[in-house]
Amino acid sequence: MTRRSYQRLGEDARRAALLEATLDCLAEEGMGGASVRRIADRAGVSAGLIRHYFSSKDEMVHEAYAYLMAQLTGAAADSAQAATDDPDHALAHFIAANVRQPNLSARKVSLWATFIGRVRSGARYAEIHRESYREFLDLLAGLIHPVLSQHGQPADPATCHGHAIALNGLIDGLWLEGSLGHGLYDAATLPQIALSAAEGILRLPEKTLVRAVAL
Amino acid sequence: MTRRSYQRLGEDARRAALLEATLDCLAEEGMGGASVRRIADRAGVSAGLIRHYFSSKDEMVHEAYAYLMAQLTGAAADSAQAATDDPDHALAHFIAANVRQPNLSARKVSLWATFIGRVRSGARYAEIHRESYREFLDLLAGLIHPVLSQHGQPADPATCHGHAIALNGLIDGLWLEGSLGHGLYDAATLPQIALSAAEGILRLPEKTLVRAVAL
DNA sequence: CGGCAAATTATACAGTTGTACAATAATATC
DNA sequence: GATATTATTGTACAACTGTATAATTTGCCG
Repeated sequence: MTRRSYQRLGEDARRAALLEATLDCLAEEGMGGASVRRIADRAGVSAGLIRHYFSSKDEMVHEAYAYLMAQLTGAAADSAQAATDDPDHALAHFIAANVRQPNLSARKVSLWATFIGRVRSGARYAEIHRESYREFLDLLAGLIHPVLSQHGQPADPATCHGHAIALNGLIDGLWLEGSLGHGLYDAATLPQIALSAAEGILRLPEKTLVRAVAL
Repeated sequence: MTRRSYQRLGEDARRAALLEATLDCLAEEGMGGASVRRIADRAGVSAGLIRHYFSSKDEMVHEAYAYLMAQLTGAAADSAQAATDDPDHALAHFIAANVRQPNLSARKVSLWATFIGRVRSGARYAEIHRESYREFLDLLAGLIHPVLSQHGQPADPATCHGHAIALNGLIDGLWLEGSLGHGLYDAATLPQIALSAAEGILRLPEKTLVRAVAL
């Protein structure tokens, strides 16, 4: 019997394709439905190949989690770094990027939630979560500090840390709401809501952050 | 061969026990590991019984989702209703209840996330989500309105709605952070962070909400 | 063009999955 | 205390699970 023809891919390309396929399946079918065979189908590849690139299905899913989180924080960090001229600009763009495309995405929030659901009892999931969370929080605190200083507010580490937690909470929550797309409000106003709320949390003068993002 | 002895339970009690067992398994093993047999084991019952109470495993899981969300919003609503004397008190207690035990719980946030991950592609999950979200938002907006009026702030429906979204985002995010227990800050300060941030979002005088919750 | 390393396929396997159904034990009713 | 009702058990089954491994095809180097 003859086998189906195939194309050899470089290791990096094939691994990335498998991770993408894993995320696709997880987003659509959840942990319960994302089997090796379905993932392989999605990647246009036979099921056996997975074990050639990953030592187990679990390992592949774990790597897909890290892969997703790197995408998410990376996109927001890039937005902030593109506006180094003014601390207000940088912080505002960072916040806005989290509640805008491409981060604002039903697919991404589904994936994120699916993984978060495993953090409590899956040690590897917990590690990945902890690291990506830490990175995000540090990034945020680093952006907050110069903003507070610039506006003559107390900017000691403890204050910055507390504000970072509050802002992170706000960002996560609004990102969730917007991504799930309840259709209860216009998605275009989400960055404004986020920035306005952030001004309140940080006790900044009205419109400080809202004005900082040119649309 | 002799069978193992058992005790008959009233329909309501057994259904509740099965739903609790379902949530237990989902919290520990996620959608991928919560099989009918494991759920039945957890409930101290044989696997076949499940189909006597639910037309399918999926239906049971869906009901478990609705069951969980009713618990969550119910607890917060009770806290608000216990303080009808003053609008500030009611709102503050509602907010605080969401970032305190029993709502602040690793188990509950794991379950919530696991379900949220299925909202996008599971129609029934989406329905349950939409309803519980709507209920929560309405509750929140109803609490915000008298607070704004009392402090002489604009309290038109659109403003209340926008603030409710922002507050809900803040609450969800902080609830998530606190429940996941990163250990990066003291859980006891979480209500203070939440209330302080809420004051900022609503532009209320400093300490208005913080003082409203007696500890 | 021939041969070689390895990327890829296909099959096999034991364990698990959700569901169906007949057998049985527990309770309520009389 | 006998009887009827039904909640509960145990088993059977086909489909699916992750993994192991042998068989093949591919692209590269000479």
